[in-house]
Amino acid sequence: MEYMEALPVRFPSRQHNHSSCVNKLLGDAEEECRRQKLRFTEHRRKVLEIIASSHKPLGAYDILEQMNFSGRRQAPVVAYRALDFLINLGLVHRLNSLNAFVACMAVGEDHTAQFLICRQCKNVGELNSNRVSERIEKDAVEAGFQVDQQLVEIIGICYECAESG
Amino acid sequence: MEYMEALPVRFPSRQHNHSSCVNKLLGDAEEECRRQKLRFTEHRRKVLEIIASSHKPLGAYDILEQMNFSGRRQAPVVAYRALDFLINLGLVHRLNSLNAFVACMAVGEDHTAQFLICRQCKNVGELNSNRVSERIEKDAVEAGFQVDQQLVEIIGICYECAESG
DNA sequence: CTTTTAATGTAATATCGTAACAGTTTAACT
DNA sequence: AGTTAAACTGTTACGATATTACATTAAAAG
Repeated sequence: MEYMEALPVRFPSRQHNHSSCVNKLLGDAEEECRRQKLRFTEHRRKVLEIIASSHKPLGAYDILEQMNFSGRRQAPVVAYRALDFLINLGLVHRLNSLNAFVACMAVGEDHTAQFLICRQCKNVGELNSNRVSERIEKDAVEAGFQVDQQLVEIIGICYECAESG
Repeated sequence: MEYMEALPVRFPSRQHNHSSCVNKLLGDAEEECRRQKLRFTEHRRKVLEIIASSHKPLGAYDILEQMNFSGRRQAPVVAYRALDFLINLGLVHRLNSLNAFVACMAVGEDHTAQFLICRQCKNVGELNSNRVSERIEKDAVEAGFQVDQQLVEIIGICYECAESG
């Protein structure tokens, strides 16, 4: 029966339209901030916008470069502060193997983020398989380990890259 | 039937004797280098020795500090070169969430390393569950993704820390 | 014993991330 | 509204992690 569950996998296709995800994400962010009485400031909005506009992971300094509104060069800490905020809110994920950041593709879905990183096109998707996270949880517990956080990054080739050779 | 398989988990206990793992690992390294006609140089031996003497992850600069034989301060690249070599040989693993390195606890066992990282005592073990790696492989393939490499790091509390509060 | 391949030494620099603290804005409460 | 407390911002400096480039030396292969 296990195989009947559908996987919630999300991987951006090539002809994918970014502007809709950007808008969706900004809307989610606003709503979530209103709910939790947090402030969705200009920096935070800008950083989220930048990240959401790319399905390729961006480094903190890449983001920083795109924050030069008003010609002013921002200090690194500005980007990191906004990133921390967005990560805590679950709107942005950090890819540890790349020191880079991506927008969450499953906001509000209560998931353990599991990343599919295509080493050819560099796009990143989310697998988010409960079967995987439960298997990890069970086996860790069986080994006497109490799990607080799982970190799963899968490196390989995405469907579209495999197709086109 | 699935549950009949034993997990190959390895987590260092507190009264664990390091010197035996160091020796085992150095022996494995020598043998593997002989087999593959690779050179097990002084730097490489020293770095492996340093890493194997700790079950807590060490940063590259921690390792570097311990390489001051002959009072001479080594350049970072020296440590990184040795680490690359040892990682390729499968004797050392890199923990991406910590930017740190640990000795492999399952040399020669053909495993996908899955790490158990205790956030209290900072010790690191290997879960290395085939059930987990197969689950990841299957679900990724089902999602149209071809897996080259898996990266699994599990953060939590180890058995001994949970016992002692 | 020479060729060529691999490893080392050394310096410089790139990339990633944080600490500290003063100043300002916002929200909350008389 | 005016005051206070909390959160956010600006700015500087620095710490931590990692790589490039290139000249030199050592080892293995012929």
